[in-house]
Amino acid sequence: MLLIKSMADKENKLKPDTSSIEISTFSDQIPASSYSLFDMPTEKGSSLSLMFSSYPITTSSIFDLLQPPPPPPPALPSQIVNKTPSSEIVNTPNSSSSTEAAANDDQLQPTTQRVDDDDQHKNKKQLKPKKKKQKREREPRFAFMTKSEVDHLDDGFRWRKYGQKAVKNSPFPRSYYRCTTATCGVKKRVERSSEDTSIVVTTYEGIHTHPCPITPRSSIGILSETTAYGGSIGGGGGGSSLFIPQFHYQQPTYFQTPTLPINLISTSDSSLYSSQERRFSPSTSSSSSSLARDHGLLQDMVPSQMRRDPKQE
DNA sequence: CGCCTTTGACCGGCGC
DNA sequence: GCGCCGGTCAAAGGCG
Repeated sequence: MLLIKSMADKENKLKPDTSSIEISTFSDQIPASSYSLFDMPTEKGSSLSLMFSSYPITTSSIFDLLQPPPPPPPALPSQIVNKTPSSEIVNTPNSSSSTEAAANDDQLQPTTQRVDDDDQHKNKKQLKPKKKKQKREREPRFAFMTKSEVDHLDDGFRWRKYGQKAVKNSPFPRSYYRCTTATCGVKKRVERSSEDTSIVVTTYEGIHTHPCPITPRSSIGILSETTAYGGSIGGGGGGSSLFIPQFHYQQPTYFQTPTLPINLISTSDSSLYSSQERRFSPSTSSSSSSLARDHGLLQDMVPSQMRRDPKQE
């Protein structure tokens, strides 16, 4: 909270109007910026019908995506969302690159995927064998648009940067991070919106399979509250940052952090997307009411997710 | 010494 | 088939 606050202050300096951090979700690969959330062009030309609504994602939809890995505490990727007037939640189909959206039939199984990943890594170390023929499965992804001067938002997890690439159509590079926990294959990409430099787009891929590590580097204050599983989303990292969108943090009742406006974004495959689309209604979005609502939805979501068998669906 | 960042190279997917 | 682009690897170096 403290951190957040400081961030908000920064924001205020930059933009007097916005007193809060804005976070919105959308599918990765979308140039985070100011597109109308409803019809955002993708880099590939097709258009993503983004969902914009005051509600966060519905239970079934988002959690289905998120299927927590087997046993461990589901680090729900994001849960989140406290919405404020400025926040928005968007849901979009999976990114273009993964047309097949791997996920559908078998939703991304993080565990499996991680294994694959490991194999790949091992192989690569040895000979750099080619990747598997089959397309790599994509883990569920969640993107957040956060208004912040800080690129890396500390979300309590430890991340190691493994790459940085210049992004087409953007003067800002995209950074790639991987959760440092051995068994956790969660990755995240962080990039700054070219259209609105105050916006940082953080895309999480995968679900943490471990509790949120409380490390010295991570922002302390917050962590204490967040505890258990990390809702991985949030940003930040690299270890150096300071702010924490706490949204994620898990707390038993997922949303105890009412202060931040957050938006949850989830990328999903088209099928899921469509279902979500039906459920959301773009119009209603009022901060307080929506907030309350969010809580309700989220709460509902949680249990649902926990109980749900990932594959059912 | 361990962990992290930086950075150039490599690889695969995709569009033309 | 070719080139572009996104994503990842891994060596090298920095820092506490």
